[in-house]
Amino acid sequence: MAAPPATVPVVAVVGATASGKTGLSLDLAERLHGEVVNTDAMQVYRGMDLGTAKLPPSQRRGIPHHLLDTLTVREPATVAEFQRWARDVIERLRAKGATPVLVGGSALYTRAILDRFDFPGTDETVRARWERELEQRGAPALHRLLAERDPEAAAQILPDNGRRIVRALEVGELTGKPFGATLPVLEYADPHTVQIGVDIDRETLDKRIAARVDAMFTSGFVEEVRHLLDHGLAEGRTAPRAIGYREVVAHLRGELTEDEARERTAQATRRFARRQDSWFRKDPRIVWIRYDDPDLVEKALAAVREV
RNA sequence: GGGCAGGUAGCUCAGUUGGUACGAGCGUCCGCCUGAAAAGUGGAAGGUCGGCGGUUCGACCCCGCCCCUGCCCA
Repeated sequence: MAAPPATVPVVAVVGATASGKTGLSLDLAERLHGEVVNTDAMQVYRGMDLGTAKLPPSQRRGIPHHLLDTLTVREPATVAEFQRWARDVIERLRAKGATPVLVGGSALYTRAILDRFDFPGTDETVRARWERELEQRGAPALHRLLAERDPEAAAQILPDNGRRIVRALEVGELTGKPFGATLPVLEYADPHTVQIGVDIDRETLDKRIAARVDAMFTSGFVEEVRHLLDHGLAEGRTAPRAIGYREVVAHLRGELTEDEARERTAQATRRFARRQDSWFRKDPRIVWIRYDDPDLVEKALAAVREV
């Protein structure tokens, strides 16, 4: 009988954008004989490099990186699909004895991969119909309808949140069951899982974000966006919503100056970082280590050994 | 030196014939979140209304002086 796959842990590095996750993930992968698995919702897009702070191949220290550049900007990204890809990669890596080191700031993606987390399915036609309804009747009207069909979901979802209302109605129609509209409990799909959180104070983080955004713009970010527009960025559903990209697209359309685009990008990134932080802080399983802790890597390795 | 405009929430600005600031957007803070999640969404905190003095029962709103900012004239 083969050794149980549980002997190879699943390691995830989480935290706010620009906190230093990437560096830690490389160190951990090296020390654990592992490979990196991206869990960032936007780094899956081919060509979205500077704006997503994607690590260039030359800086990957020869460590294989998975789930980068899997989609073109025209294609929609979805959590459920990503969950399948990631779990598949993780399984393959563990089967060959390599430690999967997940890195990324997309909290929902990370949870969908690590936790017991099932998605009830989707249907393009049904979804499109509800989205039309939303547009024509408005969110509060649909919320009243949801209240009749699925009172529990309606109680969880605020009347102005059209997106969630549509999804709840879609799921109800598809499954005939209540949607619930609450997140599953925090429970790892595999107990040999550890999450390392890179802890950083807001003031420092904001400075790093400003520096990163400035660097993005001086190294050709606007050109990257211009090029992606030629490849259908504007027609995509998810890619054009990425922070930075939407601002630069507005700039290229003449709606913003480049300075405004840069300032708004930094602003949106800060806000995003705050949202990430509130997601991750709620997960008591995460082992937090200061970004500037001289023993960051050793402490992270110690946490890995404990699982 | 003179004239004009303006100084109201962290920022940009509304607003009241004198009666407790109705503020708004953005930001900040806190929260929600199951197939768009770098998305979507709710709430809260924040103001000696430039300073001093005067008029008035009562001034952020009227009067005087002063300070600051911008523009114009000299």
